[in-house]
Amino acid sequence: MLQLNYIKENTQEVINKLSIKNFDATEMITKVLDLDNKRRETQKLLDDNLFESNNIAKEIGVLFKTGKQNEATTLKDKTAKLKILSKELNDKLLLIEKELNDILLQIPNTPHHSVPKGKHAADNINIHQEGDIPELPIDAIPHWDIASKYDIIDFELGNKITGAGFPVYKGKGAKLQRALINFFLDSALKQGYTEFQPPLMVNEDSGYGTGQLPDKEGQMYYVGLDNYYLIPTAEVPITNMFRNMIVKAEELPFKCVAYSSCFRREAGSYGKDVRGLNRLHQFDKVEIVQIQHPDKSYQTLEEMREYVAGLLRLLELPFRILRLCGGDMSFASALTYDFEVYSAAQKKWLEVSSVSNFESFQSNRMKLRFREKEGKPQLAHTLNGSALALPRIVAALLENNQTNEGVKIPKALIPYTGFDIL
RNA sequence: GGAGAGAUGGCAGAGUGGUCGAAUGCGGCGGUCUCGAAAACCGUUGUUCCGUUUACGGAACCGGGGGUUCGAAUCCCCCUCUCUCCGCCA
Repeated sequence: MLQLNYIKENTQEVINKLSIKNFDATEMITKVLDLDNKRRETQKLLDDNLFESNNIAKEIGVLFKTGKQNEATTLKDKTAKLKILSKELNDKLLLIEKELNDILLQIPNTPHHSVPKGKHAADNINIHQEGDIPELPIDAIPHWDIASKYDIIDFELGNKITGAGFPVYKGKGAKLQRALINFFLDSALKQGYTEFQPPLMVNEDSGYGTGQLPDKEGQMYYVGLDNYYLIPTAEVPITNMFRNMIVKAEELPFKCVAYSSCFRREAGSYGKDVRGLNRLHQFDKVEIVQIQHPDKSYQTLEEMREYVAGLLRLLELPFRILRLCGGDMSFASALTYDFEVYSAAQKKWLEVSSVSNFESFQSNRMKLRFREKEGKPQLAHTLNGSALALPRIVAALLENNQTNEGVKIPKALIPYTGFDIL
């Protein structure tokens, strides 16, 4: 969430910036400022009240020790009133703080100045494109047909044992998955990332920490019996490892990579968007996360972007990079690059990665701070990116590389698959 | 799942109703000594909020929440988590 002081000192700027995200914050921010005034007022009254009570309590202590019981009793009566007042003020303060916090949690992150205006995906700006769009023969088939032709992914079987959106990978299909995971992890390790295997379920605090809660509650699978959420991305457990920490400035950046399965309810999705591997309830992803100094986070974002581009080059997939417009950006992000690969049989661009800088939005929720040699702790910046999400990569590989002899595996992947065609 | 023990500052670890935000040790930072370093010695060392604003004053925080009391780290209740033993089990 946004820092209260930032909102106070840059009220109009915040409102203007949020309008880029098509979010009219005027009312909320007026309310925030009003509540903050009430909060400070109430806090002052309460503190003064407690000060008086504390002093009297100390006096009583002394009186008891010196045996002046009567005087002590007189003072006791005096505190009764103060006590009631303190209780009232405290209740009021808690109420104000809760209301204030509830509103702050609902205000999205302000976008970076380079974020273009726009309402939806069509308004995103294509800032880079590379790789040749494959010319497929007329009888080229989409990946779901390739999958059954070679018997490498079984959607029906997934329907049977779980439901739609839970495919079963078989034989070389399963091996290809494993190859991609290892390829992605090894590549990240070479770039200095540390590998983690996080839990696939997180508690409520973690959900709030990275901003999935309360904003996207309905998008996560919820395990009610234990009050856990299945992770929609490894970003959640990985970033939350740093929740409530004050680290040394010289320890930054933390570079983490994790492979995990991801679970998304995808409520509201339908039609051809969910065909085949295009949109699943469970999928695999390798995620990179960095915790960085505010002064360096945008440089880091560019590095992460270049890193992801490098992966796609090695996979020999045509891709483009989009600068997301305000309307298409996530709640928590300040700047996001989406990567899309071209899936030639569907003739569609498929999103395979999203690389974002959250600035201090997540760290403010998580109380993730760092300390310079001198001075107070300050909020760190958090960044993350998919590197990469598997299903759509698989879809594009299958479609783009289909030949009469089978599907060709890109060179970089062969050491991992152990076969060059499937 | 059953039984028991516990949760204190960066870490270790005291504290069982009254100047306790908290002894002590380690670590960290500053200094003395030294050509320099080590050792030794001295000092210092948490976070958040409020008010005045380099100074300073006040409040809160000893897993979380509630209660008792003039006063709670300390007593009571609830929750969460951790550990040990038994059971079950990849």
